[in-house]
Amino acid sequence: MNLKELSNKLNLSQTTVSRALNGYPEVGEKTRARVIEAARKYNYHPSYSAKRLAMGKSHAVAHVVPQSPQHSMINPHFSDFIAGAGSTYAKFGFEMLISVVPYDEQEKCYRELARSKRVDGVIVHGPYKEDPRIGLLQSLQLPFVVHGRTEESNIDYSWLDVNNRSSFKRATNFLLDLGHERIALLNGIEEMDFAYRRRLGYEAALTQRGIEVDSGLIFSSDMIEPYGYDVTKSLLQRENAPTGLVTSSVLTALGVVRAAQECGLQIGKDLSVVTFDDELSFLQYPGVPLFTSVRSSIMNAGRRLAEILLDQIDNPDKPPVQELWETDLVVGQSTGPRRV
Amino acid sequence: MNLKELSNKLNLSQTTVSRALNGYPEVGEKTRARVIEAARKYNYHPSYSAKRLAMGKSHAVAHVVPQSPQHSMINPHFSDFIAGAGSTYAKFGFEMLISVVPYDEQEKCYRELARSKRVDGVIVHGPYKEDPRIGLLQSLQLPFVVHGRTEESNIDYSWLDVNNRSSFKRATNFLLDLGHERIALLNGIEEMDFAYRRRLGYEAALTQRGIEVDSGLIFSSDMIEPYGYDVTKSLLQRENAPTGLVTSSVLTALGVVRAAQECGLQIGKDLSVVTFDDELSFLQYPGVPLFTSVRSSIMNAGRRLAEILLDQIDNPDKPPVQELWETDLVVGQSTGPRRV
DNA sequence: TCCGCAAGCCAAAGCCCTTTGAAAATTTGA
DNA sequence: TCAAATTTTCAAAGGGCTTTGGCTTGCGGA
Repeated sequence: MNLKELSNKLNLSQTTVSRALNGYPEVGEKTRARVIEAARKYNYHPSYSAKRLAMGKSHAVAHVVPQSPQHSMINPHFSDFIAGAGSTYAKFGFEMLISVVPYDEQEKCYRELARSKRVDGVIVHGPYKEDPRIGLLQSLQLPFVVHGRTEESNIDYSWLDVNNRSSFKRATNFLLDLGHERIALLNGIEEMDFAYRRRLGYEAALTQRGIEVDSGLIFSSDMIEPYGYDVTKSLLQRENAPTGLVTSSVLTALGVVRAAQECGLQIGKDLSVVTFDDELSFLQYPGVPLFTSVRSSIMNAGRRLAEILLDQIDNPDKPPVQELWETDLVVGQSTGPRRV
Repeated sequence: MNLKELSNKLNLSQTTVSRALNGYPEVGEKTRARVIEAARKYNYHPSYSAKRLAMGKSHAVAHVVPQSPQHSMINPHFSDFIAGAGSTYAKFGFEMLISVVPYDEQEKCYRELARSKRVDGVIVHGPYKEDPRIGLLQSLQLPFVVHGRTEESNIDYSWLDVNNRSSFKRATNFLLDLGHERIALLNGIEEMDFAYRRRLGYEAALTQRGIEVDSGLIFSSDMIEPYGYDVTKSLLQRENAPTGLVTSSVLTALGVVRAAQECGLQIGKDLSVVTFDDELSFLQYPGVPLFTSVRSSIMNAGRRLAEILLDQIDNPDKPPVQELWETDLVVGQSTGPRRV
C-alpha cells in the first residue's frame, strides 16, 4: 500500500493525504481523521527511501568509530554509551549508523557522510585536546555534538562532558583526607582531553596540600583490567609503595583489586582505591558498592547527547548546547584511613 | 553534481552514464573510461537515497537489540561482536543499523524493518532454545543469519555457533583430569540456547565419570563480574565447597577470582577455574593468560556472520550456511591439581 | 446580491537514480 | 555490397514521497 493507492481509496489527492498524515494545518479535521483511520486500516506506512529522497533528510545519525589494532574504541564504555543514544534514536524514529573505520580514514568517512547526506548528524567520540574533527565537521556543515570536549572548549560547538577535573580533584582529596599521601593515578590515554583534565584535577589536589607531584606515580593507558593489574603489581613491589590509587575506570580498578589481593593486601584497609565509575550497566549490582567512586552514567550521557543532536538537527539555528555534568561521590568499601 | 548534469557535460544519456559507472557490459570501453574520468573530475557520487528508492535495496543491515532493565544485551560481548561485524560492513560499503528496542517490541521492529525495506537483512542475537524470531523472519522474507542457533538447528536457516557443548565438556574434563570432583557451573541464562548446550556439555563430562550432577552447583545469570563474585562467595562458605569452577565468561571469572582472593584462597592452587573466553578485545594482553579457558573470538564471529549475511543478500537462492566453530583450550594460571 | 478571504483540496513538478524497450551506429558474413 | 547480427546509445517510465502554486468551496461583510 503506497500513498497513491491510499489516496485513491479515499478519493483524495496524494497531497491531502500526505499532509493529513504529517499534521499540516491546511487539511480539515474530519478529513484528517478519515485519512488516519484509513492509514491504520490498510496498514499504510510511508516508504523511508522515498521520504528521504523527497526531503533530502536521512533521519539517521552516525557514530564514526576509529579502530586500530592498538586501541579499541569499541569497549564496554562505548557500548553503554551506544545503548543510551540508541534509546533516544528509537524514541524519535531515527536510525543509528555505526561506521567502524581505520584511524586514518576518519576524515574520508566524515566527508563521505556529509556529501552523501546519508546522515543528518554525527556524534564525535573521544576528543583529543585538540581535535581536527571539530573543524572538519564545521566546514562540512554537518551537524554534530561531541562527547567530551577539546581543550579550547570555548569554540562554538555543542558538547556534553563530565567535570573530569573537579571529579578527580575530589577523588584525590578524598584519599588525602583519609591520610594518604602517596597516591597513584591510573589514567586513561593522556592525549585524550578527558584524561588530560583528570590529571589536572589530581595534580591540583596534591599541590593544594603541598604534596609534590611524583610523575613516577602517574600512568596512562587504555582503561582495561590488565592495565590495573600490571601497574598495581609493579607499584606494590616498590620500596615506597603508594597507599592510595585513583583510577579512571572500574575495569582498571578491578585489576587493581586482583593484584592487591594477590599480594595479600586488603582493599580498603591496606590499599585504598577511588575510581571513576561510568556506571557500566553490566557491572551494576545492589548493595554497598565495592568501589568508592566519583560517578556519572555514561548511558545517560549517550541518551542526552543524542537528544541534543536531534534538537540541533531540527533547529540548525539554535545556539550550541554545552553541558558540564558534575559527578556524585559514592563511598564504597575500597577506601579507608591510611595505616600507620 | 547529479547524474543529469554529468550526462549533459558528457553529451550522453543518463542511461549510459549510469551503466558505465555501474560496470554494465552494454557500454563501449572508451565511453566508459571517459565517463569514469569525468565522474572523478567532477567528484560525482550517486545519491544513496535515490539509488535506494530506485533499486529497492538499502545496502544496510540491522541488529535488533532487545533492551530491558533486567538484562542488558548491550554488553562487552555484544560490542566486540559489533566491532567485528562492523569491519565487514565497512569493507563492503554496507551500513550497520542498531535498533535498541524494548523486549516486547521486537516483533514490531522486525516487521517494520521488513516492510519499510530499510535494511536488506538482519543478524539475530542470542537465540533461545526455541526462538520465535526465526519463524517470523522467514515469513517476512527478510534475509537473516543467527549468531548461535536454536535447539532444532536442523531447520533451514543460516547460523554460526561455537560448539558450546563440546567446549564445556572439555573444560569440565580438564578439571576432572586434575582430580577435581566437585565442580560448579556458572552458566549464562539457561533460557538461551548457548547456555543450555553448555550445561549439557558440563553434565555429560560429569556423568561419563560417574559423578552425579548436583544441581546445587549450577547457577544461571547474566555473565557479569558481580555474579561470579556473589556465587563464589556463597559457595566458599559451604561445608563441602567445590574445588573447581567452570564459568561462561571471563567477566564472571574475574568475579570468581576476586571472591576467592578475598577468602584467602589462591586461584590455581586452592581453587581452579576454567572459563569460556570470547577473547574480548579489551581484556587481551600478552603473556601467560590468567585463565585456563576454552576460547573463540566473538569478534571473528561477528566478522564472519556479517560476511555470511551479505552473501545471503546477494545470492538469495544459495542454501543456508551453518558453521560450527570448535574452540581452543588454552592453559593458564587458574587451574591446578586438586589439593588433598 | 456580490465581493473578498479563508479554508480545504488538488495537479503536477521535483528529488535522483535504475531499467526497459527501442533506435541508431557499427561490425560481420556471404 | 547489402542484409543480418551486434554493439552502443537513448528516451521514457518507473520508484514513492513532499511541496509549490493554484484552484474550488463556503461564509461573513458591505
